[in-house]
Amino acid sequence: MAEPRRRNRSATRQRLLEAARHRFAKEGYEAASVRDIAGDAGVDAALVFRYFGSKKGLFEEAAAARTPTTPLDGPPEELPARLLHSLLFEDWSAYAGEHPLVAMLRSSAHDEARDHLREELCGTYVRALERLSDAPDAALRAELFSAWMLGIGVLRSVVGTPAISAATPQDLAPHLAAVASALFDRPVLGTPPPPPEATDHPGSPG
Amino acid sequence: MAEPRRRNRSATRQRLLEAARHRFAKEGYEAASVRDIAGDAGVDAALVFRYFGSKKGLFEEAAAARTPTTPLDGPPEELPARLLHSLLFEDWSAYAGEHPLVAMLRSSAHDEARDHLREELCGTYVRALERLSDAPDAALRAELFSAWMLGIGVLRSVVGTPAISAATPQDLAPHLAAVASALFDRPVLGTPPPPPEATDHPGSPG
DNA sequence: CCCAAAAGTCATCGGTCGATGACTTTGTAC
DNA sequence: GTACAAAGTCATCGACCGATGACTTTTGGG
Repeated sequence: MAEPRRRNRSATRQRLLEAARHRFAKEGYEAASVRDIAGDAGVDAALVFRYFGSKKGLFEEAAAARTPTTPLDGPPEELPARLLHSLLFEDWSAYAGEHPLVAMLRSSAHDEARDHLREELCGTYVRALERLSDAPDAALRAELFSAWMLGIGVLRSVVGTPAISAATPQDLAPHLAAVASALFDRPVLGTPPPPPEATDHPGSPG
Repeated sequence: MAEPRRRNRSATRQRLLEAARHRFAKEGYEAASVRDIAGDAGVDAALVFRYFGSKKGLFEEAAAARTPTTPLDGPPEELPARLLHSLLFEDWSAYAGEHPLVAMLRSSAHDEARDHLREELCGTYVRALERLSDAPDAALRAELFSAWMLGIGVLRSVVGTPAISAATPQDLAPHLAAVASALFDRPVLGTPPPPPEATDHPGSPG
């Protein structure tokens, strides 16, 4: 009933946004052309301007798609492990294989991208992490840990340094615990959380 | 004798390289145009192709200019502080105000830039840092610390998060010592080294 | 069936890009 | 002082960019 429609405004919009996320993440804002993005989506480039007004508008809407913030929930002593695990080992194939924050660095000459990066980092990561410390410089500690996570993501998926690229969650866990405990001056777990992949039959009414 | 020459090939080459470092650092490889770079250097854009063959050749030669590696020398327990201090508080005005490694992330969609980043990070930073640990995963520890430094640089000069942007060397010192000591499993100093800015009249040898 | 609106395409504009080669200016050796 | 080579400029090319508006195709209601 709803399937024989081949012309579908919202579906085409979504395909354009998806293609834009890929291209912007892989090539950066300047190098990604509207024609290429529209080609990936299988439509004409003129539709980009009809739907998003300009290339900039397309970028903003593509970047505005929030990254899931589920790793924020859970016990505080697991939060650093949760965040790092999400950044490194979640499936970010929709963003050319990199976490959006890492991919966005390629467009960091673009003001919109910088603002988006800062808002996402400060509003989400730092805000959650700074609760781990009671020290007066809790915000600095939270930013320092965010910097570490972002740096690990960069070295892993952008620069491709050998040890971090090959590291498994188990390899990182002890160092994560040590660094986070030192930075927040309290015990922090390093084991990555496996909550989404629950067992098939928990046996209880969850 | 050698000064009344106003047309000077090597001097013009250097001016072009300097302008290129600025533009590539600030705008990224794609967004920086040969015409703008040549304009900054005060010459015609055609000289870029005469001297460097192509825009890519200009980028490679501009990026190949080594960043000074003096912070590598000194006692090992000071090495992390030395590196971080150099990355954050040295005068990088020749690279648009950012450490070359941080600025190069803007061009990270370019293969040459990625290779250069990896070589510089692994060949210089990781190689020096991994001597701080005797553990079998010393390389991973060194990469993790390099990731932290790079991330701090990114948050400070690219993203501009408030706490790290406002932090002084003294603010960072205790956290640097804590994190480095935890990561390398040995005491590491957090105080930044002030060797280059010696007092005006030391008055005593050594 | 017909038609209007929506969805998508096409041709094209002005501008800029990297790159090339002919041309002009400058310094210098004879 | 003149000729020659180096240093630098200028005009221009083809390609691609973002963007626009007229055009064509599809969809769905009467």
